[in-house]
Amino acid sequence: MKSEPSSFSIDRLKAEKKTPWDGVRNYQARNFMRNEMQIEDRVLFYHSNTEIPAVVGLAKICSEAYPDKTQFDSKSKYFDPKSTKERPRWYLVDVCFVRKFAVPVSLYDIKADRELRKMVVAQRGVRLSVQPVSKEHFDRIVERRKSLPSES
DNA sequence: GCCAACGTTGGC
DNA sequence: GCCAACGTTGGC
Repeated sequence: MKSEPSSFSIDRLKAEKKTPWDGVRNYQARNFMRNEMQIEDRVLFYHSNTEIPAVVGLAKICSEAYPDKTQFDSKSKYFDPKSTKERPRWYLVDVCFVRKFAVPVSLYDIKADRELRKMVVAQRGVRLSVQPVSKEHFDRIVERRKSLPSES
């Protein structure tokens, strides 16, 4: 799951422990949250649009999907006048903090790795803010951190 | 800050 | 339902 640190960082998730992943206004990303995600699913937390784009830590899904309430709030920048409470358009899940990496796995690192470069996040032109990650890729990201001395 | 590559919107 | 125009994302 991608987030710009200027709008919501891993440090804020660490402090708040849990957050509704609101503001997603892309149908594909919504569908992943609404249709695919389950409680306890693990999440790679990624900082985008920053000096060094990178996976900066781990999180997990800690709610079922439910309507994003910002879509009903006319004062919110995520307000969607076409959405109704009877038929909400946007759904989200709650995301809970697990841990922050001592050293992030940068997009540069990912692209330099023969396997990791196949990840959706490394594909050209992909802007999707919620993406599927295979177990192999997930584990490989986590493994990379253990191999670094700074983690210990 | 640039701009390519997207997704969305809305006129027709 | 097409598609041009527009807005956004996000790496660089």
